[in-house]
Amino acid sequence: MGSARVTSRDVAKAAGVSQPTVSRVFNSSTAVDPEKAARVRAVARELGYIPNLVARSLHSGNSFRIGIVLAYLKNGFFGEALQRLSKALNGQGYSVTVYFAGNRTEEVDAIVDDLLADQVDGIILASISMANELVSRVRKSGIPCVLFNRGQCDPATSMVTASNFEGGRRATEFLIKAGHRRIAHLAGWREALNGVDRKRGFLAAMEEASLEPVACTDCHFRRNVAMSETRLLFAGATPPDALFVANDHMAFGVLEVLREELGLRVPDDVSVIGYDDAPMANWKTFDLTTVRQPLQRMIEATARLLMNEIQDNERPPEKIEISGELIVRGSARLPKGQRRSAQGPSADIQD
Amino acid sequence: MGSARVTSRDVAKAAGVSQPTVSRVFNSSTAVDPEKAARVRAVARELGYIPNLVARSLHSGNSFRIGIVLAYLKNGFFGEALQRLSKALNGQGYSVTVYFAGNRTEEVDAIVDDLLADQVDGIILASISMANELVSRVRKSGIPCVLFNRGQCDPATSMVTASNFEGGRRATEFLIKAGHRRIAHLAGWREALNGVDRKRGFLAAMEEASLEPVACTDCHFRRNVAMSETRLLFAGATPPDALFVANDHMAFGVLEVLREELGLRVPDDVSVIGYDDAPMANWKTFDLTTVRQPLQRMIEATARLLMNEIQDNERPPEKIEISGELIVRGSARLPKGQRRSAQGPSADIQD
DNA sequence: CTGAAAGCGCTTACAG
DNA sequence: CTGAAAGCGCTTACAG
Repeated sequence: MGSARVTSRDVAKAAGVSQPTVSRVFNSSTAVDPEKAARVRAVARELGYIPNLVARSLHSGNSFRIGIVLAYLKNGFFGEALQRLSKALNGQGYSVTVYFAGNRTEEVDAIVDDLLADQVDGIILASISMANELVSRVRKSGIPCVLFNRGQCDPATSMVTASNFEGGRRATEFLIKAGHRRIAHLAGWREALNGVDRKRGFLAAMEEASLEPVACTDCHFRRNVAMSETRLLFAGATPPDALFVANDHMAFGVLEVLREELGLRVPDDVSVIGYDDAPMANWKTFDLTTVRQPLQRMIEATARLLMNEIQDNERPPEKIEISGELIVRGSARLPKGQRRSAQGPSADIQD
Repeated sequence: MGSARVTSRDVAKAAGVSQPTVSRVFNSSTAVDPEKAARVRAVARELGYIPNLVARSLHSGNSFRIGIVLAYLKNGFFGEALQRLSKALNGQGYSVTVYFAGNRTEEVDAIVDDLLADQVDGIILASISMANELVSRVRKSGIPCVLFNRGQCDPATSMVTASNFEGGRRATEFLIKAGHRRIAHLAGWREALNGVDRKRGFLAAMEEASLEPVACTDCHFRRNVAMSETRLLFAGATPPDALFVANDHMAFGVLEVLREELGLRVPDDVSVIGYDDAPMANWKTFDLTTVRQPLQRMIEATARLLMNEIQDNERPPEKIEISGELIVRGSARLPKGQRRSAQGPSADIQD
């Protein structure tokens, strides 16, 4: 119950050795007489001794804690990312503390203070709104940091993203090859490199094919905005016959408007392509053609980069782009000869 | 860059006071000469001093850290819960460390060790599979603990749940009042009190109305299982005309099978009611009648209970049930005279 | 109101 | 291989 935690001193006394010897047994820093070591371990187990990481931190200056800063977890993609990041980092001996950043300046300040006070050894910034200010404040702190799934112009910070430009281009080329000529893009947000790059890929593919976009509008990655925009597009004189949507979350809303409100058939009347391959994308209800974000590889790269920076604080920042395939499902018309991707669950994200 | 962190000693030197005085300024434990305090604050700001929480922890025995143990975050409900719990606890001066528990025994052991090593001041167990063993190990540790959204027979642990029995009963009564007689329940899991209580509510309502359930099968809260079960039910000789499904996540899959595979109309041919009021429940695509889990109130109760236990370790455990209303949408037939709930987003969970 | 002192539980040179 | 000693950065009685 409320009994005080067992310390290395307690174990030492019970095992008849000195306290530093107990410490050594749990550190493998220096060799310890095997027999004594065994005795210490036995006593420790019996007493329920677990080394106090707080004390260890104070001495070493390493807290073995990583801070992950998130904007929100409504989007299942980030939840899944958090879980996997957490597992990857736990595997390296780190625990993960979460911080939720709104987009107000005071909040950003408070979070940086918290990260510093908590003595985290490293920081992962995952898709936050006010990344720019937060990133620069974090950089000033000197704590190793990696941007996950969130580009940034600042060349002094490491980051891991999908190949958003390539993905945007490939999705658009697919629509063009299928014979679409009246293509619109419902884009992300000009402050988020993710969305910007997808849009650039879209525009590049259109230009190569000498096509003029029917529209190309920022929807802030918000479902409701994308839905309104869809209504507007189809109320106009020259509605599109294909939509490339900057993420799946918005694409689900777009499909809803097309089918339920406008009575259009997908893909007969309109083709739709999303981005992410979110868990729901392969639900029959949506059956969404989309560009997969290779989450697991992004996670691994992020953890690796961060560990590298923690080990060598002078390490130059690195940018890693991970390309993801186009997953062909039923929401977009197929180019001649093209077949749908192999069936099965969205392998990377869902089980 | 790699420069050592500023300590209270540095501030003391620069401000011409003793180190304990600096400490006092940041603790308000003892009064400090206002003029000196101001000088200390100024110097601290200038040097970028932030008190080292690790050192404070070591002394006080409080880490000001809460551990939240989760099973997975694919389900947006838990992501949202995590974010809100985190905010609530941050507001009380605690940071939140996350631990993901699989259901293997070694994992459970490892997590308890991590929680102890990290010196968390309190633990929230949120919907884990192996709750039983984890709970008992956590209890033995003596660290204050609250079960969130996860019942447990163990009467020695505090917990916060929705009124699952009431909710299950109310949903079922609604179906009966609408004239349904051939009602089936796709249940959760007999190891999870949440699901068990919803099922008990279902059975109670059926018995009161002297109705025999068409079926009442555990689906483990898994979408795929619920979908298979639905196919089986409707392949049988006497298919149901109404389904009460133990959570929304499964209900979405059930709707998909009914409409896309079986070509049935909802609610004309079959009524469906879910549980949770997940963010997607109010999407036109689903338009799901469901029992709302009052997330925000559950969060607040959880944080409050945990804070109470931390302040008074001898406090007897408390069980809090929070009732949630039935949100009437389009997926279930209406009883005569009944109207749909006011429109608008699922206010509690989504923005 | 304030400084010198002790201590939180570890780790790590330092002698032996 | 191992014990006595110092120290990580704080907080908190203890004198003054």
